[in-house]
Amino acid sequence: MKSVLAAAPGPAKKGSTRKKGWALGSDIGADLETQIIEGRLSPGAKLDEVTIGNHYSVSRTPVREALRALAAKGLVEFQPRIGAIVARPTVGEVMDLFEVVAELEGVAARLACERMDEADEKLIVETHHSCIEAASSLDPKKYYQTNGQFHEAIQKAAHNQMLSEQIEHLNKRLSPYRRFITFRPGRTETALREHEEVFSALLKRDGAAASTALRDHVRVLAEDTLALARSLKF
Amino acid sequence: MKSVLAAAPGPAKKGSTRKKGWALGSDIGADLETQIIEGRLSPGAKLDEVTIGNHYSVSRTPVREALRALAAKGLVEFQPRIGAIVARPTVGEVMDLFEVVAELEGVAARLACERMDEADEKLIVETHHSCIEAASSLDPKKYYQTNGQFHEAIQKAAHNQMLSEQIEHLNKRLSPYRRFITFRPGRTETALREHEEVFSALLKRDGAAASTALRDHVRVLAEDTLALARSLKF
DNA sequence: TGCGTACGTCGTGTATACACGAAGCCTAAT
DNA sequence: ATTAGGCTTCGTGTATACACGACGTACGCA
Repeated sequence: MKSVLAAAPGPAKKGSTRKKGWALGSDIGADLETQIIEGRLSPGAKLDEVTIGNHYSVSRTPVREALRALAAKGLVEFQPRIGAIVARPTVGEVMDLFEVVAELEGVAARLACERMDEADEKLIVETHHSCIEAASSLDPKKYYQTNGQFHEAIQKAAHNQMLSEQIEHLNKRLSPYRRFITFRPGRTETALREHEEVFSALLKRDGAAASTALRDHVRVLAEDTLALARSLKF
Repeated sequence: MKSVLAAAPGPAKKGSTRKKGWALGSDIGADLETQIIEGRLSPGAKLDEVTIGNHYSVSRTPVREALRALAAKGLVEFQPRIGAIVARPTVGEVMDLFEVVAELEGVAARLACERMDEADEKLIVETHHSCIEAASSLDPKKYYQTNGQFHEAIQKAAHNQMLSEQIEHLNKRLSPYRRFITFRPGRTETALREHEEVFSALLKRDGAAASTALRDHVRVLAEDTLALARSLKF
């Protein structure tokens, strides 16, 4: 009955081939998030609701909800009367974020020493070796990825889901800046030495040493990244 | 001209006394957040969009956006075909969250030892004394509040805005469970002794001791809270 | 009387319509 | 020619309308 009276400007018709259509907002949010993380949307980039909606063949509503969710996560900022832009934290905020990540990764290393089982250790060993391989391949992109797997393996070994989520979340906010470092020559060798230190401490179950080593490893990364970003942009 | 042609089912008319109406979603989100934190909305409580909209004399749209934002923050969960409910993490998740908070507060204590200036130290001393006073007043509510101020003072002294935000955010997610502990008799005395330990380590600028003491303080709180919650609900 | 099916109601997901502020541009006046 | 003022256009914030799945209830049939 209801669906027959037509005449009214019925929605969900020009959308052409809509199939499931039940979590559009989430999908769009995830895709936008990926684009921000991968650097295709730079900090400060304007996120026009209509443009994005057209791109996904969706109306503004789900786009707005996706943007709100990203804003709550800190990846997007809303400026009154302007709209949404990709979050552009200050240098100080980026430094603070890096520091928190470094501390959290240090915590993960310490907890991993206490809690990791054989499977965790196996994964850590494997990813560490993958890092060495990737470093020798001289493919920055590959090393960037493998490096992430090593860090993830440690977080997994800490057996604290919330800790992993927090680290992942903060890393997402930092990824636009972190990517700079991929291009820094000589960085890989230093990183690998630091990895080695973390690695041996983990195998020895020396929580304090592993924590300090991993924390400092991330700190160094942060300093290099910020120095590089400064030299490029200011 | 435009505003005169009426006839069309113009919006913003039945809303009666709307004045500014430009950030409704944020306001609603903040208010809902407060209600969740203060325990007026318990975990699992259903958040009906229309009901909430009526309560604030607003349509569903800003309510939806507010709920999406809260969901991204982890305070609200969306269940397909059911709608939004106040987040109800598992016991394991709550334990993990507590652990992360404990670690972060420990980090804050260590950083505070390195970075606090006179004003920070003054605030720490003042809030510590307020805690002692509040404890002797035997007013749990008052102690709960003063205790929070002491912890905040330490975070402030760490001079890392992002660290403070993370701790605050996680504490919001934990607040429904944290409130249990207010009613536990004898808890205050123990907490005060632990505070004393943190306090003296801070004054001595002993980062390691302050970090451990504060971390363990939060850990004990977590254990007590979980034990109490379990005894009440299971 | 018990069970199955169908219909009605409810609530969310999405689309569209309108209001309101802001910025840019054009015109006119000094 | 330059500047000031108004108008047009653009884009966001909010409200409303429609679509669609789920749950509950009632009626009919065995």
